[in-house]
Amino acid sequence: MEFATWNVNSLKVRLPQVLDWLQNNPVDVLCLQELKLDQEFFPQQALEDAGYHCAWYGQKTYNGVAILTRQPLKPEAVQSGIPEHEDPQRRVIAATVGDLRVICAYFVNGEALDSAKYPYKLAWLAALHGYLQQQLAQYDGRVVLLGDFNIAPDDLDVHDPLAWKDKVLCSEPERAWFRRMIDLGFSDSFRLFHPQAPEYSWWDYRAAMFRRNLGMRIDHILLGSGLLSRATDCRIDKTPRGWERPSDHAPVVLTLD
DNA sequence: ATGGCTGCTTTGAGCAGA
Repeated sequence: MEFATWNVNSLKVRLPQVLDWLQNNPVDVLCLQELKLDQEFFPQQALEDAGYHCAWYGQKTYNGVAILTRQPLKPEAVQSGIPEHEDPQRRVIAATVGDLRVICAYFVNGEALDSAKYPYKLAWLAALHGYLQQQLAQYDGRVVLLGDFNIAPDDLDVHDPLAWKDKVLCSEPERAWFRRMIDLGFSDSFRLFHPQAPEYSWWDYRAAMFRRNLGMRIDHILLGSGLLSRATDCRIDKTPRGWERPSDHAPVVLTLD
């Protein structure tokens, strides 16, 4: 069974690429972030026709997340947003797929440590942490958290750790929240299979950063302890980042037995 | 190099991303 996450930076623009990628990578579950479209404009028919059932939580202009499941799998018991956490920004959707719980999240960017968006990010991380704790208990550790975390957990995940030291995405409080998620029993899937690989999942559009492979690993798949023994592979697919008019993020793919 | 691109927005300069 394969699970993937991909920040598409506008599903309207990237729909042809998503369909193309799914043709060659018929994963069982695909989590999308930054749909940038209102709930009513989600391209449900095109994705159904491509063989996927969908649950989505859309928003005009910014944010928006979706869970796609390969038919006949269906997203069930869908929860949009973090329960009891009021937030005008639509960043989280969760669904039960088979016997496991899938949580798709577009983490807050935060902009900079002195921005008002940074404390919002830390408060959001605290709320998500509480939700994860509850979901792990409810689903007996059979939880997968996939998404754009906007956190580079380690200097190994950053092309220029000195330049990024104590900057947003790399700051100690953000990394501490990532560790607290790991402390709940989650594993960083990519690092299970590539403990030392300096690979990235995002490259700035500017200054030919992708061509020079100057990026960061900020898109992750965290595997609940109840699923750890089933994991067999995790990889970052750089291919779509090299296409015409790409998203600035690459898909990350996890394989479970 | 505090910009560089890209997508979006009551269309066009400004915001946001990371």
